[in-house]
Amino acid sequence: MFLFAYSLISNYNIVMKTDNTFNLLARIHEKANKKLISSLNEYGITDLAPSHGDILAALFKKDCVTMMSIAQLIHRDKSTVTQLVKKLVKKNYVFCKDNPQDHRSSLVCLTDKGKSLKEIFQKISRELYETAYDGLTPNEIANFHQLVEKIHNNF
Amino acid sequence: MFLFAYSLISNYNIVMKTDNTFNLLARIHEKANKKLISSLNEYGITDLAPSHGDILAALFKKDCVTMMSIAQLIHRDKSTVTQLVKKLVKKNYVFCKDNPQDHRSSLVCLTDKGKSLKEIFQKISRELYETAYDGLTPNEIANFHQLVEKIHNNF
DNA sequence: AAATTATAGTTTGATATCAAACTATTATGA
DNA sequence: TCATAATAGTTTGATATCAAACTATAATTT
Repeated sequence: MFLFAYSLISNYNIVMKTDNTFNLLARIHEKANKKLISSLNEYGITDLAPSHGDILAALFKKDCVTMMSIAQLIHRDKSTVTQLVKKLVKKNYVFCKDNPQDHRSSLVCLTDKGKSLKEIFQKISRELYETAYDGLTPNEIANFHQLVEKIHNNF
Repeated sequence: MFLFAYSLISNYNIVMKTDNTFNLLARIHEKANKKLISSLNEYGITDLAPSHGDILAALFKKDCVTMMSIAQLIHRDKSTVTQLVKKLVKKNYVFCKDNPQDHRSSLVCLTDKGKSLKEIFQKISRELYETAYDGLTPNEIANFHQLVEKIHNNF
């Protein structure tokens, strides 16, 4: 799933003939995601969707966590995570082991193959931000971030 | 589809321990979409997804257009639009008529039921922006918009 | 201790989405 | 004019996603 569907929001705004900012946000998001997938493909990684990447990125930060934890970290539904992890296991990016503390759950851990993606992810992310922020001053970037935070906290 | 999947982008940034701005964008988008769907439900409209709303909003602006046109306006694939319009027809929000200028296509037009949604959409959109921009000065809003435009144009 | 409630993860069902392949129509080139 | 290429929309297939229902385990209450 790409990040921004061209949203209901955006077209509401077109109707209003007012602010189309959220429209642009949607576009940014979709373009960025496309760029990410495209970059991954260049590195020969063609079997991952954005949410798979989210899981891997979460595991880079903290390896061996429960599905529940992953679901919360990537803001996905439990059942979605089940399927996502299933594919990652199949592709040998992660494996699951028993959770001694709670037998209802297992711990999802990176394989060596999974771990080897970390640097690639970092490169791709850096490139993305370089693209996004090209031509923006550090002040503008900081300001953008602050505004995004404020808006985020309004919901 | 909700607007922002919690994206690959966001977690790349977590890995980098740097900017999580795109992470927040994703969150904003998802929250906004949830609010929109929730608002629609309050008005008794429970059978529309965001992309359906995008189509309706596009038709509010210009009624009776081709599927191709809709696909371009809402940034969706042709095959997606086929299915989306099919549902809107079934729910009697739109109808299709022959396009005398090109017999490969038909014109998608709003029904009266569809047209009656315009005010509701406007109200909902206004409420959304009021929420999003609560506590922001007009200057901040304008600034945000400019920055969003710059970033959008970088892709 | 036993009964009840809550929870982790899975399964099932429905849906939006894209890509590929296809068909009928249109546009272009020879 | 006829042949070829392009295009609008549809169908098919695959996938990510959420919600509801479910089961086994854990937590809480009786």
